[in-house]
Amino acid sequence: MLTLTFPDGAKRQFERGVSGAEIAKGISPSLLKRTVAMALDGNLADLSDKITHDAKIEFVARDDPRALELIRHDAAHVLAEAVQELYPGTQVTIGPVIENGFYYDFARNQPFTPEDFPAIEKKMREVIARDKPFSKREVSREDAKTFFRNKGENFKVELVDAIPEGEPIKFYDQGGWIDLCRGPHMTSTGKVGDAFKLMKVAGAYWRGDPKNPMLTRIYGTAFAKREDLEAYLKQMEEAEKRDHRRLGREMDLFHFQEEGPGVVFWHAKGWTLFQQLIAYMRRRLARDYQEVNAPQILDKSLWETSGHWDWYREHMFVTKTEDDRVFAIKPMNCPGHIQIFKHGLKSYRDLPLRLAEFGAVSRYEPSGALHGLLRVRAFTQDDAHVFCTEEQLAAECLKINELIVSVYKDFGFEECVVKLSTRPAKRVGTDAMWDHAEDVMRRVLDEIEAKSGGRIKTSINPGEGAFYGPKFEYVLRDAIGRDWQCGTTQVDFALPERFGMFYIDHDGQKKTPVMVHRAICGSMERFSGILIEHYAGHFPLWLAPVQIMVATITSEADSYANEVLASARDKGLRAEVDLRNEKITYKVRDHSLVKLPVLLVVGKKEAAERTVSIRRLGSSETRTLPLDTALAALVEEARPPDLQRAEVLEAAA
RNA sequence: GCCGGUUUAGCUCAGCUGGUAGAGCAACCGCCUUGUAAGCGGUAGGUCGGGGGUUCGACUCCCUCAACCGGCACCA
Repeated sequence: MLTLTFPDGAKRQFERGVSGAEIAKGISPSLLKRTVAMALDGNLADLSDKITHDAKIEFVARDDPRALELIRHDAAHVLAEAVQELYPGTQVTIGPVIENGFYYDFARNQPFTPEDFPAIEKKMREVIARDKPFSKREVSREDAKTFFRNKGENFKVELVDAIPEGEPIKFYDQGGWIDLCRGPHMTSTGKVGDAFKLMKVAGAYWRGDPKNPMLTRIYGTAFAKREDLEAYLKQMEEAEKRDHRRLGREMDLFHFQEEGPGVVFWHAKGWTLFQQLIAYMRRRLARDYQEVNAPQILDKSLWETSGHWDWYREHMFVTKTEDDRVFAIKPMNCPGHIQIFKHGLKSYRDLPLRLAEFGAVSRYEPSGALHGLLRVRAFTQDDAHVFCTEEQLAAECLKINELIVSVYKDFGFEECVVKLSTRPAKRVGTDAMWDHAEDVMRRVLDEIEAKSGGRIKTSINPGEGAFYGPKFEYVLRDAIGRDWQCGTTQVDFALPERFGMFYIDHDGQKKTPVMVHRAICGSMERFSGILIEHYAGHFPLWLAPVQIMVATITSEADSYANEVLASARDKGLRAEVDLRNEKITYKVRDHSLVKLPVLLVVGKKEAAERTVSIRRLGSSETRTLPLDTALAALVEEARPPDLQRAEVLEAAA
């Protein structure tokens, strides 16, 4: 006998080996009918599973949020069956649930195209209408392999081989179509419902390895209800509207062109945004960092010393001069900063030495990786290197952390995750060094989380560290919930050694400093792109390339409009004037479309009264204020967040 | 880099099975002096991504290169 605890707390005894379906049926046929799976101690399981030990049992209905992954997983199986029915000879491989949907990878000589979708979706509906039960059986490794081998499913044979010894090998049968799967599944294919859609096709390497064959992947999504699917598709459209590449063009911020793949042509407006970012970062660094600038092009020998020549060369732009010297355009700033450190003798009194640079680096990224501002081949890092002693390391990491988190907050990124990546298999340095560094960083990580008041979550990525040292990665979450890894703090054991760096310690001995690489925004280009999408182009005033547009209603107000313009500019505001011979409705629409934050509308009345009619982006409200009052408020609002803080402090002092 | 798709006017996009291109918006020129998301009329604008081939003839078919898009892989 075994005891099961129901969600209402009731405990009941059952024969060992009773199935979830039997229990549900015993309670009521309607419960059985609406139940698609069960959860034992919170873990989803097939309803037909035999229960062998005491547990908390819940019956999961189709509209239970936990059923969503089952719906998607079942949809993947249905997709596979449909594809094999339509395209005999297609091999099936894997079909997992992913965020927002599922996919299935197929091996087929001719890849699928979206044009195949209607036929496949139709067939899927047929499979779903058949409503065949999912039934599971355990098979032996040999039987499983024979089964798939006979069907010509070579990839499945490989998958069976990959299942660790001792783990059960399970077949799920859905009306004669059988797939290898660890489950669980719902009770029948009919439970998938009709709120599904195939989304896109893609190539994907078998097991993610470029040496393996390329499979053809079909992505799809599925929801419990049609409304959910529609809401999801709507949300996709919304995300598309904030695509920084689209906004970049619409708002005249930047462009790319064929002759410069992966390099940005910043237009005046985009460059203004970029410069505001840099200026902000400079102010944030002023207290603790020395800003430097290392050369763009350096002799090959330096890159040999740093090790880049061995492990990074394929990503470097290399150039040979007339006299046969080989130079590389810097892909990173560290070797340059090390030269600056090494120039002249350093004492322990100089440490920690923090060298910052808005360094333009160039990396030959694979063509397929390029993506607007988010992945480019030449970009500006808000880079810095901290040279310190072993004892200073923890404090430096914490100091960097504070800066990073506070910067993110100024851009409205409230949530942030810090991940500690620990030693990878391939690495330099002794185990003792790693033990020590990881130990320090773990303590720092704990402290970060403890001090954040719940704002910062932390986690550990085992084995994901750089080969030269462990690192923190800062992941921020944008306005529509997407995560972006931007900041990083990396401890480096390798470079100080390789370059023979040292400082003179108290005792007059030479010591090797600890080196920390850190970036906050990471790539300023990429960060700009993230900001564009985060704000959907609707920048806060301090970042907006053009803050104010003075727009006239009639040409009779032209000279007053010019006065308004001059006055705004005198006060340091970025303002333009629109004297075009157009209706005010036209001008309003025009400037709204390019996300201009503040419209100051002036007509005969305003000119006579020396006022402005203010209309803000995103609202159709208008307010008429005296010119000076309006400008004073805008000046205040346009002050960057760090300067606003400084003013508050000053006022308090 | 790999798989698939795309590339036509500044932008968004038409152009059936081969007979040398069209719309809307923008631009420019007029008219209108305008009250908070598109006033009216006119004009101009394209080596149809580059190169090669097939053909009497190519935006259309084939090859090739490039860029871009979606994934994969990569992302110190």
